Amino acid sequence: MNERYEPRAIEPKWQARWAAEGVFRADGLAGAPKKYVLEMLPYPSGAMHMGHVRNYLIGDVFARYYRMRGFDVLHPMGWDAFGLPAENAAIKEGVHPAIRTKENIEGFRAEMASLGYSYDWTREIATSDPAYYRWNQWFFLRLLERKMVYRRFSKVNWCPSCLTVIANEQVKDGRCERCESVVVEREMPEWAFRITRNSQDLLDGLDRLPEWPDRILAMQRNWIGRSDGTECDFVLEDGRGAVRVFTTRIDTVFGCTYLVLAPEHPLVDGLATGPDRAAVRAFVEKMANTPRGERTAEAGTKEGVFTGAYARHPFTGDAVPIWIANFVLADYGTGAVMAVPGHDSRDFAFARAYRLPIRQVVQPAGPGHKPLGPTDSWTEPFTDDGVLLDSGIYSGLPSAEARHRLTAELQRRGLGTAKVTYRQKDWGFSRQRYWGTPIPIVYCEKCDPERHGIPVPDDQLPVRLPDIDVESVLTGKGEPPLAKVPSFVNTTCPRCGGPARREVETMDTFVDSCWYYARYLSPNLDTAPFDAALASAWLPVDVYVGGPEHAVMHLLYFRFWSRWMKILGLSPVDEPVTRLITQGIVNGPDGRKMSKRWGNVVAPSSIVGRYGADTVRTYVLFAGPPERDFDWSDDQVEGAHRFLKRLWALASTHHAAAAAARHAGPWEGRALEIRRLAHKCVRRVGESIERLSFNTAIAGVMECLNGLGVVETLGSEAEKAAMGEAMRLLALVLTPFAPHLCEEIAEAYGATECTVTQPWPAYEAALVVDDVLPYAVQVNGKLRAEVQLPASAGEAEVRAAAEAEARVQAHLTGRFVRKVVFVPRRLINFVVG
RNA sequence: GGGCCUGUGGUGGAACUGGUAGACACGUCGGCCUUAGGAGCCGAUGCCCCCAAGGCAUGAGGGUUCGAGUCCCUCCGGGCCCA
Repeated sequence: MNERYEPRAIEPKWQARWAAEGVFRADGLAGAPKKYVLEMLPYPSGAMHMGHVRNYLIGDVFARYYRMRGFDVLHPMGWDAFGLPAENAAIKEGVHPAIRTKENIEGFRAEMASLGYSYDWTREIATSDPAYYRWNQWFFLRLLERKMVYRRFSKVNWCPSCLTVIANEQVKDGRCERCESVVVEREMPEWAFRITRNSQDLLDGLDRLPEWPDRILAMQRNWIGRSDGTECDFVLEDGRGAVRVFTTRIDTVFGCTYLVLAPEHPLVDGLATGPDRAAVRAFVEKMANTPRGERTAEAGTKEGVFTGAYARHPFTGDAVPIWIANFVLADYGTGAVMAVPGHDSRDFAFARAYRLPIRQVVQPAGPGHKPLGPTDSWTEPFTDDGVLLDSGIYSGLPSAEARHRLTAELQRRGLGTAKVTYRQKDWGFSRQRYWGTPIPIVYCEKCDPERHGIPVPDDQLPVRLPDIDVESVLTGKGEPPLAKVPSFVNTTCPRCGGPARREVETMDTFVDSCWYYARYLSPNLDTAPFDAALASAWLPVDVYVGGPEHAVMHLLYFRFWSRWMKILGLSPVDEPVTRLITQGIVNGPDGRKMSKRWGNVVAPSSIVGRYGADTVRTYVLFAGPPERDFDWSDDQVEGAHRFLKRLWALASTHHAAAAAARHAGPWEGRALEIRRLAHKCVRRVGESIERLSFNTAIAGVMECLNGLGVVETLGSEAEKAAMGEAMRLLALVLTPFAPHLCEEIAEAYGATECTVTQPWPAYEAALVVDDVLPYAVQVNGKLRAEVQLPASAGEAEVRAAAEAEARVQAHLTGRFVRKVVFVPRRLINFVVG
């Protein structure tokens, strides 16, 4: 064995051998239980960053560990290859997105290989491949048939200079990221998935995901935003209809002193017929040009105008003035609210600003609450539940009961009903972009004069992206790029065969990532998106690793999609992932987010080049628990490298003596100690990996190494054999973390098979239990001494030994022992008076 | 404002179900080896105290307990999400 540890020599060697032997291929173990280990597929940009490295390492440790544990492991990788960055680069540099994407994928794949990830590359997919996106189109058509897709008008960010729709992410401080003009909202037609039809189901499903992080579950709950309330009609004074409001606080209805409609509410125009009409119109106009975020900000000013119209209060019969205001949104609830300034903070602020009356109809419940005094003196509303007052026959009822009774009464009179609403909106997924999946729809003047869109028949899929002249099509201005490609746009109608035009919008890339995990099961299948029989065998994904930034977009969309895959008979599961792990961020050494701007980016390739992949792997996993952020530290990288060098040095020092040594026992003295160290380490590493504590797993190996390092020369055959066994065990248990080094050591110590295909070692139970333990001796809970005693020692024995300690006696003499607490194997505590 | 998470040495972090706080690593200091060393090895390292004895220590304060980093209450700071 070489004296020097040379990662540059050994790492490529093993990477080549793994590839040649196909050791990471799934389906290799007949009859073995399965584990599907998956990491979120990357968007392939110019180079990998440390966040990627960490993400894939977490998955890789599981994949390698479970493989050794005897599972048939599926651990695939692919490319989220469509998307804006490639298209933006094309606009800027004139390189076709397909070319740039291909280059980037090759770069990524090479970097991944250099890190020694255990992927089954025979299943690699790229979402920009027509053989893949064809099935996006297929899913689209299936959902369209089931009325889960529709066309709607919706507000989008419009850049008046670039003449295009831009994504939320491209709006910086209300301005276009590219040209800095002020972005406006514009009504545009778009395609949307009716995901809200599954809102309740998506919410209920969260209860069946015990192995997801609580904060992700909470974020999804918030995002879906179920609220239980009441819809209630306020009949217009002129008798021409009613304003329907949604409220979760119908118990405060007697405190309603005005109504507020969203400026976009359809009734607005008909209501404002009087002298206020001009003011109302001006206000509506102004709001149309104000971004939504600005309008709803809690701290923002509440603005509104009176429409001049009134409605009848459903319980008191009073005339209630109808206002419109910025803080009410058309697409939430009914787009109208009953304002109760005494018990809602926005209504309170608005009432104060416009001198509208404030009425108290709920008082704090329970003893110890004083009356709140006249509302004129209030500085804030009372928004908690309480007991009703000044509410007719409902006075004196607690809020919760009043809500039931009031809702029932409304229902009886045909003026309202209990209603559940969700904050979640339908998912608008069409994009005015080139580099995405074409939406398989054509428009025919003859068959479809209303432009609903005619679906492209399945046998004409995929609708391929056309080849384009990059400079003339990807200008970043004007109509969607595909509209500028006549050969694409002009087609024939699938119904009448006459001339027709194709839909020129493409799909959001979140569609691609909704089902990719199932495509890995049968990546080349051309008769279905994936093989349903394989889905039954492999789904759900057992471990899914990715960033928490996807908590509500991707992770909600793909849960939606998996439900429909089940309905379509493709998959047996409605929840796609059993255990979700969200990894923390790798910050720069300065504690700031790694970014070119701060000049603190640490490139994985540079660290691999200097120290080797095993050092990067060991450091990144040792730096802290997977879920936590950490700051990059060059010193700690050195430390990880030193550890591997020391392990190498130990293996190399004893190689000649220990590699081939054999001994049948008995084991005693130093040989026994060596075996104890190694077997304890095996147990500790396994247990640590199971509970996602990779840093302590590595610490366990370090500790073992420190213990073994004390041994300089091996005397007896037993010692030699024990050391040989120890090296073989360490090489196995460290394999998930530093696989190349471990392969090399294992080979030098006689392994003919790769460590990854060897079974995880079992430890000998007798070697991991200590027969002598340190017992803590406390007096009144304070540590006073420590005694070494047999593990089996009883209270009397421990007590006798403890009392014999001088330091203990000093605290016991002259005092009365009131009680003795004895914890077997741990401590004894004298409670003295 | 509501929800969730979080606060441990000079630093990253250990402490799984309440039971010897600070594993492991970095850094620092001292030593050895070296022509040299930013290599390697050995030792020390929470704070107060000359040492020991002792005392104090897990953001602050209180509580439960023989015993609290861990459980409960109040407060303060940091993060994320929702308003």
